[in-house]
Amino acid sequence: MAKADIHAVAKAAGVSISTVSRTFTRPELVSAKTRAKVLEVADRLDFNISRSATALKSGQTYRVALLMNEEITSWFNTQTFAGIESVMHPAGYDISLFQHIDTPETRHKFFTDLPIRRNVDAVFVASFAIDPHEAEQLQRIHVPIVGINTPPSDGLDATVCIDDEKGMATATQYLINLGHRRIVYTCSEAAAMGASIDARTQGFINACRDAESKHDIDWKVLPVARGPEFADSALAALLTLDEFPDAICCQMDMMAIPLVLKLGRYGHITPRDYSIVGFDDSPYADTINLTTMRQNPYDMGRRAALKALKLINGDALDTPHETVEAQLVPRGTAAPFDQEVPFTPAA
Amino acid sequence: MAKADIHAVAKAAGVSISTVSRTFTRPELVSAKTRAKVLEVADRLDFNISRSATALKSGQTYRVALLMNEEITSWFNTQTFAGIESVMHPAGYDISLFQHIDTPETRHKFFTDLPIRRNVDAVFVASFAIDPHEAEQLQRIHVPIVGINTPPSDGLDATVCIDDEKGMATATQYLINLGHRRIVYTCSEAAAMGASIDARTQGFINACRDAESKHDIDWKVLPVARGPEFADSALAALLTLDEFPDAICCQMDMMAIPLVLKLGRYGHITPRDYSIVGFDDSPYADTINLTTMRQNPYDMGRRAALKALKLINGDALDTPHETVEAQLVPRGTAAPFDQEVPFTPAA
DNA sequence: TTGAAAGCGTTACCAC
DNA sequence: GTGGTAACGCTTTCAA
Repeated sequence: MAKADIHAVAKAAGVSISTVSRTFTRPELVSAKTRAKVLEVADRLDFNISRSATALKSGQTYRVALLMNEEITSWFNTQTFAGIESVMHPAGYDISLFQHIDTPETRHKFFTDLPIRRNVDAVFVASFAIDPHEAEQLQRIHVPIVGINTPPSDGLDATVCIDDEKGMATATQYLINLGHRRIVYTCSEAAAMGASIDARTQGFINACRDAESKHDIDWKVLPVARGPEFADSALAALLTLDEFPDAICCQMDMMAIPLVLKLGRYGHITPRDYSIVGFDDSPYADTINLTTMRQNPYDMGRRAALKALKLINGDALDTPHETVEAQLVPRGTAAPFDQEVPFTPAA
Repeated sequence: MAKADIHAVAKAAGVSISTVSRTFTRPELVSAKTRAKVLEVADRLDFNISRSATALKSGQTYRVALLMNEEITSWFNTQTFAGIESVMHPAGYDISLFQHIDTPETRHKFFTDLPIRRNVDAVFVASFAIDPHEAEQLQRIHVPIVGINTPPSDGLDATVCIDDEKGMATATQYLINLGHRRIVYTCSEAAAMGASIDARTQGFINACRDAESKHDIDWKVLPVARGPEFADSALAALLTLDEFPDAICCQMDMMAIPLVLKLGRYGHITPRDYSIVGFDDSPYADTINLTTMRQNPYDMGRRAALKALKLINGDALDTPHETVEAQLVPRGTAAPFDQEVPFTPAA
């Protein structure tokens, strides 16, 4: 049985192709009887409207691009993807994924060489900076660009961002309020392209500087090389400090969780010996009872997608740029700290 | 600047649309000089070949469907997706994702109602059984179906499956060889649709039965309700047994990891007090030093995608059905067990 | 309520 | 090496 096209269905149902088309796209314009007949025939012939033809005719592609740094397999990227998908799929759009757009070269390649221009209805950019000139290329051909956790940057039609800087400042403030004074911030070295996550470092620094007017804070930023071993690198860096800190601020849970688990093997037990807070509230954070800053990339993906849909539809946005805040989730790895009373020899 | 189509480019470059088309699809047929001219104009006009038109003309859709049970956010599904993507994206295909195809209803909806028939070039089915009749619907219109970790079932053009049953039997055998005799298998209740993962239970049972001829094995299957709380349910079930087991076999790492972490809080320390093995080698398994069975869904996705590409291309497969085996990864949570010597009062 | 026909932007065959 | 032209399968005005 060869594939049936709209003509075959029309013929078999004794109607014109116009009627077949309407039966699927605007059924209310077709009489109930005709509609039933057409549907019955279509079902029998395994017929369905061709999306390619519809797309060509309509000028839309029913496809959006999602650009991300690194792999989709990271927690943040997966959640973001799933959030976008949850809105775009029901709306009839597929997501064309472009991973590892994390160097100026790959990014440039995307914006110029790849057959994207005119071939997606919108572009999502997750977690990295974009060049205003590149944004302009898309705008010239009326392709909306929406950013998710993008650094402040020109040329995006809409953005949904978490306030990384403020979030990390909150986490740091929390540790200071608990009485911690010797605090280390562990993080991966900053990415080449201004990933939004690097703003967290500044949040930590700000909070420490602010507190210095009131307390004697001993703080330190401990960057380690990016890569699969970053948690072990941080572990090593911590264990080779002159003095082990009484609190650790982690750039992300994926750093904090291994640290909690492995520091225990070296005799550093949280919250008994030190406090630690993460950032993300990603898988297993609750299992190990990690105090952390929660963000919800799934929801950010949803919001971004809703904006994209409006933009595709030509509607204006009431709030093109949204900022959401990370929430402190107090759990068991951060506890009040009794400041050591320096030993005073008998007077 | 209005969107330029192929005619605009042809005109501006002083050539015919045929030449413009060839410049992009078969550049070797166009003289270097003409080609350069066309490309220059195309770039200036932001022109690119329309995928929709190409798709319509070619009869292909450059789109494949991926059906999965549950959410893409699970480790297995994300890895599978990423593996398929790593092959299909460079080949010019987008993935249209259908999640939660895990009840007969949603599955039926997919195969009949949704505008899929004739709108994808191939279908991937991950981790659940499919009805031969439904498979036949696709085959009738020449859409290849490729299964990943699908239970043995008719009608799939190709499959890449892990041997779940054998894998879990291996894990169980390992525990028995270590000297464990009181073994519990923790798992989620079987899915309605015959998820491939349920075969693992049988592997456990087989290994125990086999060993009974040689040893006095006290084994038990402990199913708990599916859902987000399944790990805690398993924990509760374990803690309320008459006697705590000396070994635990887990259906998956996502069950094993919380168990290792939380059982410790109740005084059951591995490997001191009991052994435990997981299945998957998913994130943090290495961090907590979990002995587990490794599978590689990313690679299975890749293999499945390679097969799909061949099938789309009309080529026959040398090995349509592949089975891979899970590898035992011995780490720190399973250790030799000294069988308790029953206490004998002084004679 | 239905049908006829134009056209969406390509590709590929056939001339030249 | 290049150009003209007929499809590909649909949507949508316009008429009936």
